[in-house]
Amino acid sequence: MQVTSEGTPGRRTTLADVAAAAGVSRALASIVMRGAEGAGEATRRRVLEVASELGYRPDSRARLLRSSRTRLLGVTFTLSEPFHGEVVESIYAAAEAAGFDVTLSAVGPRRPESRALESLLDAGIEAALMISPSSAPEELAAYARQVPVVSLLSPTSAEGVDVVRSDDGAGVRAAVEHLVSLGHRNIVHIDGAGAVAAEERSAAYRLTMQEYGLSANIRVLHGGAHEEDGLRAGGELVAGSVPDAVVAFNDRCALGVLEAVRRAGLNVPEDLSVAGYDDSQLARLSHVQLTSVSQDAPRLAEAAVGCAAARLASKEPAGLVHQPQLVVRATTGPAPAASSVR
Amino acid sequence: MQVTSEGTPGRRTTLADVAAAAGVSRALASIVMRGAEGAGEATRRRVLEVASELGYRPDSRARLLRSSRTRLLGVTFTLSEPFHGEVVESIYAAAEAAGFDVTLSAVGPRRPESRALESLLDAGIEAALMISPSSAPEELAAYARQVPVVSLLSPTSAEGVDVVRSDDGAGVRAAVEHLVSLGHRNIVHIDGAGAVAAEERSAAYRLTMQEYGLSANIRVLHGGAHEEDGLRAGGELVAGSVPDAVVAFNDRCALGVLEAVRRAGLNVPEDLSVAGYDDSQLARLSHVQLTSVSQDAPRLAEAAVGCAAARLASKEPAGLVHQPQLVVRATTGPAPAASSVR
DNA sequence: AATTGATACTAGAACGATCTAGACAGTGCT
DNA sequence: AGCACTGTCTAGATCGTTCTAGTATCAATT
Repeated sequence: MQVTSEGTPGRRTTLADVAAAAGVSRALASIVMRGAEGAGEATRRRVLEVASELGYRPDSRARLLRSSRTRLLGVTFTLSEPFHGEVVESIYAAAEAAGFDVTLSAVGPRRPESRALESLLDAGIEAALMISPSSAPEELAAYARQVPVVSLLSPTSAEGVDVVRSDDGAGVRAAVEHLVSLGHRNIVHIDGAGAVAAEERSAAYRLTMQEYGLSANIRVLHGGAHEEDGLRAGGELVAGSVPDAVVAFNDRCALGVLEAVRRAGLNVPEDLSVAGYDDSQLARLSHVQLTSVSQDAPRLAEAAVGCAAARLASKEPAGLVHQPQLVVRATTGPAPAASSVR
Repeated sequence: MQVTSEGTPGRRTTLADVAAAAGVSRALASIVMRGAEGAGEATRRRVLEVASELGYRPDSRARLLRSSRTRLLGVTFTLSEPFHGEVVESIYAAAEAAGFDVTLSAVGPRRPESRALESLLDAGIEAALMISPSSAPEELAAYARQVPVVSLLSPTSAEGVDVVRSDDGAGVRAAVEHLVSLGHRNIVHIDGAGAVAAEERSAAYRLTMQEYGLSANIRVLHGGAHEEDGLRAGGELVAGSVPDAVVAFNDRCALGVLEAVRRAGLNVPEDLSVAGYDDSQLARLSHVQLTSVSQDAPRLAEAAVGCAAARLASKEPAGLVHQPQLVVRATTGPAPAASSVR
């Protein structure tokens, strides 16, 4: 199997090697490699051939060091959030299309967001995309003074920070309307308990209920962003008077609710409908089939990258709020007859 | 809106600035900043003070470019695998303790492992930690010729690649023994269906069953690494003669099995015990409480980092196979009386 | 007093790329 | 012939560090 020569073991082939082998100057080789104009067709081909022959790979460190435009985007995300993963994946695609490189930095219980961002700054990023940032607005604003910062998914009051997200109000509204159209009246909301965007979702729930003349049925339970929270809230729910339907803060919370409901011996959606938020992979699992509000990760990622690009070009970014879409699956169904009659 | 002073807007403070302000040479400032010896106590303090005053942050690109020892570890992982996330988190901690920086590169449906690794190489990593690598052995071997490569979690036949993992055989054995000790006899294994490490786990299942004189009860179902696979296999299971217990390939698969079992109206662990593998966060969720084999992510991460460090120091790495531990939770219990009698 | 040997410090060359300014040849125009 | 212009190409500076080789300074040893 023998892996060709590959030159001296330790040394990596540099642009100078390529230039020498092709009989041109380093500068010209550089022009060819980065596809700039100012090189003859014949030499261009020759240099490229020599480069691939020598297995040349540009050293991004050196490149970044010299050129002020690093074309490098930094992304912070939370490891334990499945939906963040989906967004990251989409960011890779969107960034590549826009000619950016991407470097990741994870946030976790042992690794605060501040450290994650600092390591990105050290790496020389041109702009930062922060997925559901948890830092205080002043901190975010401080970062934004160094590089353009885009907050993905969650709104923030931080000055100088762009926000790309979906219209959470519209998403919750769609979920409630869907349930109402199925004949549900007693629709409970399990909130995000202080999580980012939780307030907006609760407010939209209340407002939509009002609009449909269901003010009397408004009921908000203290929930949270994780399965545990949903389980707890769901437990409270089934212990009291069981409603027709539940709109949970997010998918993970909804899963907890589902579990609590099943434990109580109720069937979904026959006895109770449940809707989540995020349309994460969790929701799509064949044994879950959770009705959920889709945030359209690819579109959001594209918008975020576009926003960063616009800032770097000193333009005003546009199209930062997207309309989410309700994806109806198996956890919502017609209201039980008894209930719609009341 | 006014963007505070912070010196010249675009320019970032450099080591030369610090040196000038402190009245020393760049070289000396460099010595102080990286804590090398060869600087007087008084000057050291002065330089450090000036540095923090100017808000100096070393430019890692320039640093990496110059010094051959970049102290940078690259990690490839799969976004959609929760357990990978846990390992990544632990790697951050272990790397920091060992004086390494970490840069991540994600693998996903749209982003092959080869690209993930190449981007790491471009970033100038000194060694690569690949979590459950999916590349062909020849490819891995080719990477290993450029930098030390450690395969985490899954074994590989690739030449020159170190493997850090837990003893999967011992893990499965522990699970089976646990079930046997609870009185179970009809223990079914749902395998990984070609996933890495699947063979080893199946083999250990067969062997352990034999050792306990249960050869006649050996039964292996075609499974997989995801919830869907477990659901399908679980469906087959409950359609035929229901066993006492199930050892699933991993936690996600086990979750699918649980779902299938519940749909069939059976109770866990009263009617059927289920054990998973990975002890992922999924297993620990309060509504799941899955008995599972723990791979001890922190220890594995530490070993992997240690292994890479050893290779970089041209030493032989040690302690690469760890003993997993069974974590007993709520999904396994005593065998139903009827069954133990047969 | 001369040699050694630390210790504290510095000038200048790397690292591998990009960028600036300009050289050189060939063409077209007056 | 002289000039401006265009398209290729090159020498050398430059990015912000680290590293090498060496220079002072001063105390301790011979």
